[in-house]
Amino acid sequence: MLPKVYTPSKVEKRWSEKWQEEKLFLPDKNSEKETYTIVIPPPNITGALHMGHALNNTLQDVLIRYKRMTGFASYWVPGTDHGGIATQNILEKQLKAEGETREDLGREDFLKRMWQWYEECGNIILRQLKKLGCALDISKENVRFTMDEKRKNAVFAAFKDLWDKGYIYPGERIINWCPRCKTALSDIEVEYEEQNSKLWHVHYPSENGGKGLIIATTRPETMLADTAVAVNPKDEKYRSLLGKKLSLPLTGRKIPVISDESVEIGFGTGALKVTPGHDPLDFEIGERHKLERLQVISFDGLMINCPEKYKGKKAIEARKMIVRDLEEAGYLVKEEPYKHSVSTCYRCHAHIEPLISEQWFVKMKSLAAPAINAAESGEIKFHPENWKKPFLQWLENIQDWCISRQIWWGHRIPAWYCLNCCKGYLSTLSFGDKDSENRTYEILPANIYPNNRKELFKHGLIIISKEKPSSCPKCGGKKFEQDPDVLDTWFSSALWPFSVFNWPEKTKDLERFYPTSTLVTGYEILYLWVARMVMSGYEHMGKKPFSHVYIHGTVRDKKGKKMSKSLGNVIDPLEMMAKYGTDAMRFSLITQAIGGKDIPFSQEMLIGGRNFVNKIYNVMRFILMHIDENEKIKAPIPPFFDISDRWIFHRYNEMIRNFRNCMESFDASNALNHVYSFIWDDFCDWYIELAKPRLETEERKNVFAIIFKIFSGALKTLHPFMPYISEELYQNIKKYLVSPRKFLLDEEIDKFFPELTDEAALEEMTKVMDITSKIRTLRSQFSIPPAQKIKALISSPDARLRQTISRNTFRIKHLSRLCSIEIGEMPKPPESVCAISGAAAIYLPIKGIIDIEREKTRLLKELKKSISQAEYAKNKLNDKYFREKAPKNEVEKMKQRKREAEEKTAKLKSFIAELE
RNA sequence: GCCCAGUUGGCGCAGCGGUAGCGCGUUCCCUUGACAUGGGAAAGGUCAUAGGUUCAAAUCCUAUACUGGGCACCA
Repeated sequence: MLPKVYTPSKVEKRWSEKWQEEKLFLPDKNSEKETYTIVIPPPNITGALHMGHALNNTLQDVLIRYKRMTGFASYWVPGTDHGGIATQNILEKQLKAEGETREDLGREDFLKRMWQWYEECGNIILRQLKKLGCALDISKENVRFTMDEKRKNAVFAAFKDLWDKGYIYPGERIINWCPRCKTALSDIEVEYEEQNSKLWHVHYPSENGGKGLIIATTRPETMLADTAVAVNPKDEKYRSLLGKKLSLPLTGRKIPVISDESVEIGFGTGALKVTPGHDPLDFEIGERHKLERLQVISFDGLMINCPEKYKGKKAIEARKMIVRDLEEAGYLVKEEPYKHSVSTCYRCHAHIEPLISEQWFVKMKSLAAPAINAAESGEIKFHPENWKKPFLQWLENIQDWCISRQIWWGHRIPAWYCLNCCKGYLSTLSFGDKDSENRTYEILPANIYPNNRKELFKHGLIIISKEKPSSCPKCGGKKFEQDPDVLDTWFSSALWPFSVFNWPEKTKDLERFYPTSTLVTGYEILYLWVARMVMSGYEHMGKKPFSHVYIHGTVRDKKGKKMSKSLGNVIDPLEMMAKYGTDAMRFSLITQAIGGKDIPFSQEMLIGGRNFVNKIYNVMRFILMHIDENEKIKAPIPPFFDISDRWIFHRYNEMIRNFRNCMESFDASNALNHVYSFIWDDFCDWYIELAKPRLETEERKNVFAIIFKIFSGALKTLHPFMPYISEELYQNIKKYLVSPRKFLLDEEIDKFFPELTDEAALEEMTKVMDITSKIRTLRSQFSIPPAQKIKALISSPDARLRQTISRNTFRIKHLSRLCSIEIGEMPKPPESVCAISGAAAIYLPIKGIIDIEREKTRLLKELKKSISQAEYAKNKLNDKYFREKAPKNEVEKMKQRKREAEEKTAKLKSFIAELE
């Protein structure tokens, strides 16, 4: 005998192991079926599964299982991402705890450690996904990694391709520099935070001591690198100063007043200090006016090239000192509170420093064109669609992509420099590598400005090669140096939908599975990842990478805040799975993943899921409890004569239709709701209740046949959402099923069959259910204990209705716990309470215990409702516009409503009269 | 500044043209042999505000107000 309460952990372990052992999730190589493919958004190898992963992967699993069970050969491609900066940061933290830095270790040893980390921890997350029930084959041969050999090939091929086409180039410009991660970032890797700061107004006097002008700035520390002050040419206020020179406070350096259209008249003071070395807009102005670029903040975020007192100070400290010095020297005119957004690093949230440096870029404009077309034409569809517009807007305003990172963990840029050819362009500064025995000349690391890649590029001295070239094609030289930078981790991610199939090799899998079907992802990486996959898909494969983008929201805490360690509001999915069961967690995630909206998640929400699991488990227990182990069950054969049988098939069929429709329109949440209420409300609460007495009659065999048919069918629809409980129960009833498969996943979910639609059965059962509810309400209101069987009288002038009721006497009796029902056309007996169900009046004779006042109050309340309903319907029908313009069936409906409300009113009135 | 969502019972959300549903919570009754992680019942919402379209609006349109998000700007 099964225990009363289901314990998930054992069951989950058993099935997740079994599924893997049996290779259930690998695609059938010989299948003729249409493929359905999803490539996993590869989780970073940074550690443990979080709620976001749980949501993302649950949704993918739902789709994969659903498709597989509706006739597709589905394949979910697993893998992990090396996760550049994020992973390197973790290791650096570890080193720090050991009192070391990556520089201490040197590049080679540091990378060794990184790989060791990957070997040890790289697959933890996949094992956790296995626990989550994901239909992913996580065997070593099947799992991809963004830095394994095959993916390396893909990265090189893509790089080479873009290089040959002239899209990749080294360039020098202002980039986003994270002084903490010590690397450049692309524009979309920068986040913005609103911050209360100040706007300082500073007096810049003329060089001859004249009045000069006043500028406003939020970053006074950068004034040490000012090389001009710009005003709008149309600004009358400053016209006389144009071309004159100002004396920069604190240093006395002379800087010109220039005119530039980009300066907005009336913004701030209308005069803009120009700092080409530390501000993107100023950099552009500097370009236009050929201004000198000074750098006063280093790549470590410390002050350099400045008066001694500031040197080596952090920028933020230098700011305080400079403000104080300005004030003391009388240059500070005013200081006002100012709110502006500060850019921060998406990995560590340190302040981003805009700095000039030489980086590798990809020209994006022409790559974006096919992606724009794909979104516009609907070749790639978004679910929900409202992300299409932002997606397009981003692509339309696309900037060149900075792909070089000054970290060590990643795909090293496959650019080589022949030391002989490059002599003269290269400096001799070292960049901390220990693996440079034979090095004569070295490439400057990009974080030391300036360096010379752009010169080498101009002279055609950059060699693109996967391995170290054997000899220089120009001079035959043998000594080479590889570019020190690595590629943005998103560069390899962008190739994922085809690199997983070993592109550029022309594999069968690539042929068979590309383009993939659906990509499931959170909106936060729509540009960072999705847009780039679309672009690379068209560029390298000539085809879109996927047809649908299924976008979900972010899992937040119950107040809507982002989960973060610092806020202490993180909910650990593993803990939740252990506590409530995996199916319960999946249930609550899915039911809330609606229309791409964020999910306010809390533990309480898991209760509903857990209860549902328990409910299903128990109905199973009930079924098994009443069947003999050796009993043979045949397929149920229509036509069915019992109204509840006809009704449950009707409801089941409707559920199937709704379920399928929802799934096809990417509404997993609603699909699950339909399954949920079918199982709980229709099947358990009504059908099984009605089946109970029948199990002891000659109907027994038929009833079981139907129970197994319906229940196994429901388990199939449930399987994509809650794989464990459904599999477990399926295995338990397998022997009673007609043609069971080894695993539930191999079964086919039923189709919608129009011929099973049975409106008559629905109508009749609805009647039975309504009468039952009315009687239950009376019993509850008059505190008749459930154990007490009582008599009911049902009166109606409608002969057909009386017939219907009498056909269902035993059902109503059973459901309402009555000893007998008398049907006829009778007056309300004395000492009875009553209710109205449509055209029928229900009387429960109760001797001596009726509280007259209470009954009267109750009836008056009902009467009031009934009168207002009749009133409403009457008014509607009196409205000639309604009668003329509304569709006929609406008018009919209203007429019926009026009739029913009026009948009810009349009855209630008479009942009340009798009480007086 | 531009754009996009959201505003529905105590809480979280569905519904998106015919007078409101779900889950959790609350109150009452019930340990009847699948399930108290259960059953039955009840209370509780004029669907943000103001206009408009329509025979009919939570549902469509237009403003407004909050809330959240994306993009741009940020001297």
